[in-house]
Amino acid sequence: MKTSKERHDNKLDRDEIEARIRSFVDGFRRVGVKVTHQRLEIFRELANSSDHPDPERVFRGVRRRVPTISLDTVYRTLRSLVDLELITVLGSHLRRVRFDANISPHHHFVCRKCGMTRDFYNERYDWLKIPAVVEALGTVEGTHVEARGLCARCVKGKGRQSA
Amino acid sequence: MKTSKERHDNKLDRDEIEARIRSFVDGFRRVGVKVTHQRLEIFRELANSSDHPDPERVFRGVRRRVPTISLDTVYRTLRSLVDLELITVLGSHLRRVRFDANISPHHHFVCRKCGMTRDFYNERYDWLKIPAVVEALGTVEGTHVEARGLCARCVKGKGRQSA
DNA sequence: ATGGATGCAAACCATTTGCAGTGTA
DNA sequence: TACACTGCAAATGGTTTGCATCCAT
Repeated sequence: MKTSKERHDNKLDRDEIEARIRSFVDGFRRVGVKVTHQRLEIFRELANSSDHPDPERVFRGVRRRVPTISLDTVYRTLRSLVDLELITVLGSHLRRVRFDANISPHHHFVCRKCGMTRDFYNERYDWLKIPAVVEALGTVEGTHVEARGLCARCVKGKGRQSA
Repeated sequence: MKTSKERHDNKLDRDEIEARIRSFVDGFRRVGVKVTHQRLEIFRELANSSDHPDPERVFRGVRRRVPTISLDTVYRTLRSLVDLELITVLGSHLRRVRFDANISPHHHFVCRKCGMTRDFYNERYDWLKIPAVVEALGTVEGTHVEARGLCARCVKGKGRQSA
């Protein structure tokens, strides 16, 4: 595992990627899921990318090496990988869009299971200090903290999907 | 404007809501958009809710007072409200799902225009202190910081939608 | 060999759009 | 009155699913 400093430049070295691929094979074997050529290449594609591709992009990338791959397999594999917690989904991507009429700066507690979202306030979190490297990427206009966890209902096992 | 402390309990008082409705009417009038009965009720429904409803829920709520309202009008109005920056969309809700093969705790810089997302690291942000009130809502498993702004391409006006 | 994985095509479902009628400014 | 807004219904587009075939174990 690398330290924060070493990872800063977003460059992924071969060792790191090979380690990820090993944990992928282990993870799949452990739950008795077959390690197919397609799945391996889909995961490799993702492990190699430091940006955050959507299924279509993963599909196009993998197709260069596995021309017969189908988009559905990409979708299915990505979903399995999320279920196995080998990758994550970017942002709180719930089924439907949800809106926030609260314009003043605030932060969110989000339940990772049902999506329940509640506001909280802490002015010190509205403008957190961001590493200098990020300033090369663009202009930061503010920061938002997301506290992730499980809501009381879901802790009790009563929560439904995407509430 | 209330202080953080006063807002903590998520209860919205009448004054706050009326202030929001005034800014809604002003905002619409300012850009020469008509203030219709439907639009006012849609905004009122949202301003009254401290959770974060999806279009369907807003629709069902408004329908109790405006039985002839259509779901499309709700969608259209919500979009106008976002464009006028009178409300916001919850989470980075992009067109397609996007994945992250990086399992180690990290944070994101997100361009609010094109959706470009890059990782950054700061171990102090992995477990930020969360107000005690939140602990009543559920179990916090960690924190994630999102630095929001404009990427270099979009600052130059070269960015496309949802890249 | 055999049951899960794949590829294809059709289904799904949240969201968007075209159009004719309606109401605000 | 004029033109934007609304409601309806049909289109869109990302994602999911049913099914016959294929391949990792």
